[in-house]
Amino acid sequence: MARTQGSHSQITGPRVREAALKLFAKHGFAAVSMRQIATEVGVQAGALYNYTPDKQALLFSLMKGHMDELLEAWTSLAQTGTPLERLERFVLFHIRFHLARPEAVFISYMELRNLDRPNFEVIEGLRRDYENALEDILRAGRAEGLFDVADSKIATLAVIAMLTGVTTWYRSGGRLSEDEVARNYWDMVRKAVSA
Amino acid sequence: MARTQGSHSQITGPRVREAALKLFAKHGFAAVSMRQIATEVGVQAGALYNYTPDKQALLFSLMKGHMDELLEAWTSLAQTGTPLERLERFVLFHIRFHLARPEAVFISYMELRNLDRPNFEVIEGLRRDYENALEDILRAGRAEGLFDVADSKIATLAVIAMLTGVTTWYRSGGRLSEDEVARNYWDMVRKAVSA
DNA sequence: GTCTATACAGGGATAGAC
DNA sequence: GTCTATCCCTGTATAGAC
Repeated sequence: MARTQGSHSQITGPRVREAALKLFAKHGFAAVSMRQIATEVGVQAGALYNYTPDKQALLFSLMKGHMDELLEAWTSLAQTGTPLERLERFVLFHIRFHLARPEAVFISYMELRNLDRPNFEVIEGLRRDYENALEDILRAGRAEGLFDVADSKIATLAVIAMLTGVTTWYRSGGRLSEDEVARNYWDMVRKAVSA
Repeated sequence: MARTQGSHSQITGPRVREAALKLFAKHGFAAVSMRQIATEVGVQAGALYNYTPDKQALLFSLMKGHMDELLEAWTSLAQTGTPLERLERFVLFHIRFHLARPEAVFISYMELRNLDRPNFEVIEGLRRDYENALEDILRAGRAEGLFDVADSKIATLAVIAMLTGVTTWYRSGGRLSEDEVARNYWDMVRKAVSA
């Protein structure tokens, strides 16, 4: 039997997610209509519902995918070495990972309030898992006398906020390369937590 | 002549702004309707247009008011002392000011993309003015050999991102007082930029 | 799997009575 | 200054033809 005419599920599905990612990042979840997403994909609005039960699920799927990818990328890295080495690895990883997908990062930080309660709690849990990865490093370094942080939880949040901020201004092709920027941040983080 | 019945412009005007501030911060500009704002104030939707030409102007007014207040509060502080003293003053000021008005802060960082072009440029200009205040301090300290920052612009953005992040997690009545938190951040900033 | 058509709710904003 | 009523548009989501 010939394929049904106009059947593109393997292509259209990912394209719906890409279009939603792009538009949500640019205009915000609440400001983007299903019609806009459909136009971007090149289908009619009704067709989107073959790929997502509703708009909320589409947002959640994007955020969940991003957090899963983040955690998996981090845990796949070797966790060996001194706390200082592990911290350096974290800083460079965080900047590289986040600069590589600015749209997903933006959505994951900005659209939390548009998740319904159960979805929010899932994402919050994953975010906390990631924060704990950094806090473990800081605590280990403090236990060894390498680091001097008055409060490891605050230091964790401060470092992550500082590093994530890079996504709001960095543009490739600018004054500094990604590596130079990452080195620069690493200098500041290292000094901030060192004994 | 008796006053027109139901005339409350001096009261309702501020209440419209307060309601909008609260609702925009909680749900996001795009997700909040004029009807919701009206309900919060206790008037009908049409009555709001006595106080703002449209929804966009209401958002801009809130953000502009916040940025003006921020810059005025900072410039009204004495700018004397060594760069180290001035930096400490900036850090403590920034945290105190931002923790005192979490809703305005949230809106001013999250709703930039919902400003139309001319309004966006005004707010961006004010934001840059504020960043420049910090960068001037860092440059002065570097010139005197007090600070060791590889790039004063990056250090500026890193410090502001780190400090502003406090508004995403701090809740009064928590484990640490506002002053303890501010001292904690100041320790990290001082070490991060010191020679 | 995608289309057209449409249901139904809610959006911003305005007009005119009071 | 606020109200009611309303215009007109756009939103999400679904139904049924192809």
